[in-house]
Amino acid sequence: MNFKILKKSKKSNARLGLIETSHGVVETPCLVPVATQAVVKTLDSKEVQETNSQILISNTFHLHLKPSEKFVEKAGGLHEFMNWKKPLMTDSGGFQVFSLGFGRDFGTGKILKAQSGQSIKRGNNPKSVKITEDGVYFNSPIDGKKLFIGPKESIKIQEKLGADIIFAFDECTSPIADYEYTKKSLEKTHRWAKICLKEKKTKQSLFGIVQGGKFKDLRIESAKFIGGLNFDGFGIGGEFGDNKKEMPKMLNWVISELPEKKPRHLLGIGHLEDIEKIIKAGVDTFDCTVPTHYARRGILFGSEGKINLKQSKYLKKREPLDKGCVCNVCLNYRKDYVCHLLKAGELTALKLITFHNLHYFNGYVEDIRSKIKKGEI
RNA sequence: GCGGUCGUAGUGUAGUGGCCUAGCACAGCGCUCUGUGGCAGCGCUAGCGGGAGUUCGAAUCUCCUCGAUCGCC
Repeated sequence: MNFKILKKSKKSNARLGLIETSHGVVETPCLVPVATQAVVKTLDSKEVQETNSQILISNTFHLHLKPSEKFVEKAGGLHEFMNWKKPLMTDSGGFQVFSLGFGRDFGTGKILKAQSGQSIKRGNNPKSVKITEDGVYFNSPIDGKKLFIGPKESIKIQEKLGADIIFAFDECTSPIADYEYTKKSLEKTHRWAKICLKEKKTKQSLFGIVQGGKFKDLRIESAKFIGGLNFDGFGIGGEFGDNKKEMPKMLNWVISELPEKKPRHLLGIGHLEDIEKIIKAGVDTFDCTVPTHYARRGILFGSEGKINLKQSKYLKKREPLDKGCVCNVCLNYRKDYVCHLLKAGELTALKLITFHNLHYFNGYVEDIRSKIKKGEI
């Protein structure tokens, strides 16, 4: 992988760039659609390409469970396996330490919206996940069998999967973890980062992950430490404070400590209203489930904002899903029809909305790229 | 015409005298989803066919009535 910076904004930390891989070039800033199980749910690879997506991210944990990396390797790697010939990333499985652990125990996401009053202290372990110095024991969500993934295991799996960009194995901490817990966790993530670097034998690009939760000194410490290692790029992970207003601030702490010439990926963030802010903070790529996940709930993003197409009022609207949109779905299908499909439980509805949402998000980011080019952002 | 069975929210049902200010499922309406659980979670709306009685107390027992359904003539 090679990262070229084409332009740096004078108005913000935003920048235009190119990530060149052996599977093609990614223009940044760029949204990375999520293909957890080697598929963008509801779409085939050709359709994903028609949404103008440039790069996808799959998940090590899920693919390890099903079908297991050995089948993917036999197929010739993920690109061949899923017939996606453009660039690919794989997430390390570190996020599952959180999502299957404390995230599940406390029913909380990465962004804390309501104070629960609970906090996670040093030495605590989540109920269904056990975190040790060498890695993490999981109960398989499939058959309950005990599984173990640590930094070495994650890298080995990711090498077999064969994505262009792979991530270091980390612990994503919960927003209700206290300072002591977060600090200890961070130190472990740092030790794991070095193991990942040492373990990797392929030519794949490896990104380290900055953690540190909502704590400024830990974030800076982590960015300095991870930024000082020989990674090809950097992921910024974890939770983002008690509310979203904190996010740009946290990004500023971190990004000012990271080497300028390497790409920065923000993990798991990308609601429409966040995108411009994170790009202005200096993020080059970011993955997010919002366009695809919300689509499967009937939520369409477009020029009217966020609308729920399952509402009966749309049965009366004989108009494109999003007026003015030129995607294949909007040119061919109307709101009344998709509303009907949703109410009838027809899968095609989910596919049509997923396609449009991805097309819309990609167009939204493309707009921002051209604004950076023109010096407007 | 005679006899039986049955009538609980929009639909399908639980409930056989006090635990029913009537439970559940789907539909309707609303909200929530940020390194994804492929159709989720949470909340709201809405009902004992009608009437009279028995009883401290009735969706539940009795009678009348209306309606549905089956059998017989």
